[in-house]
Amino acid sequence: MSAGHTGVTPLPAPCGLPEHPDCGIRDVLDRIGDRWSVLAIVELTAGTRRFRQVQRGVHGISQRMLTLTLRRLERDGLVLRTAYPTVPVSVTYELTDRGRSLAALIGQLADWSLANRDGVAESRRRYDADGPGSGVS
Amino acid sequence: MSAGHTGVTPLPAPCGLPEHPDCGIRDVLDRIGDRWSVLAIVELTAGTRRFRQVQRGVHGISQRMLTLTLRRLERDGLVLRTAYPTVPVSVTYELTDRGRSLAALIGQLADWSLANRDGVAESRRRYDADGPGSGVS
DNA sequence: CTGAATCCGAAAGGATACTG
DNA sequence: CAGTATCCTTTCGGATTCAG
Repeated sequence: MSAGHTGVTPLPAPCGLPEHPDCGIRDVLDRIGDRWSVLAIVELTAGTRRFRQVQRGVHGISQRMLTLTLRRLERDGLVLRTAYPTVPVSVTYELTDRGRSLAALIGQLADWSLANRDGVAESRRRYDADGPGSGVS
Repeated sequence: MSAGHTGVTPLPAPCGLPEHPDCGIRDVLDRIGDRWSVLAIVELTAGTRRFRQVQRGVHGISQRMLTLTLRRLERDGLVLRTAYPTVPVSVTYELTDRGRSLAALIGQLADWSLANRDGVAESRRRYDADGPGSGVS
């Protein structure tokens, strides 16, 4: 290293354009970001499901949030919604090809989560115990 | 399919335990979920940076949010914080091994975002134009 | 420079009730 | 069943101010 006493690497921007918003990661993030989208996608990874099925599968989600979440996913072309004009209405949801490609990545996140959950929990315990004031100083 | 007229697959839970919260995906999500964590990680992927450097790199983030974000990442063992008792205090942040492993996945999300941003934009345009009422019915 | 603390508006999200 | 609409609480997050 040669950037001073702290050894800070002088790299510019991580994406190319310094003035650019942020590569466009925000687009995914806004979809991954909310509490429910990812869970809904995971649920639909299993296959086509009806509204109530998704709700039971995700759980914790309210009717309202499920509706909003599915609407957004549909709008982004990640989920396909199909309504059947049966007597009690029936609607099914399924991932589109685009949705499945994203679901694959989400699956990796889930795997990472499982693989690191213990380590993260341990880190948190230590942090909360020793406190933030245990660094170099 | 053999689950009725709608062709819904009868798979149970996507993760194993139906009563379980959700596999533990929530742990990652809570870290991926907020607007800033991911951006901060991306910024640190470039290397060790000081507080202000990260702030300039992420941009849009307020001092307050950067502090909170970095604190949480540190608590989870994703980021290592080092303080140097120089005259004007100097603090550096860098990804830990765990942080880098997550950063790799985030990089994939960024790639996906770039590859699909046009398609998503197009889907949104069509959805907003035709309206949600263009499904089977 | 790096942060902590306070204030406050905006937005997310839950609960509930009602509809086709 | 599959929503929609309303209310209301919680959280997020920006701006500002103060401190080591």
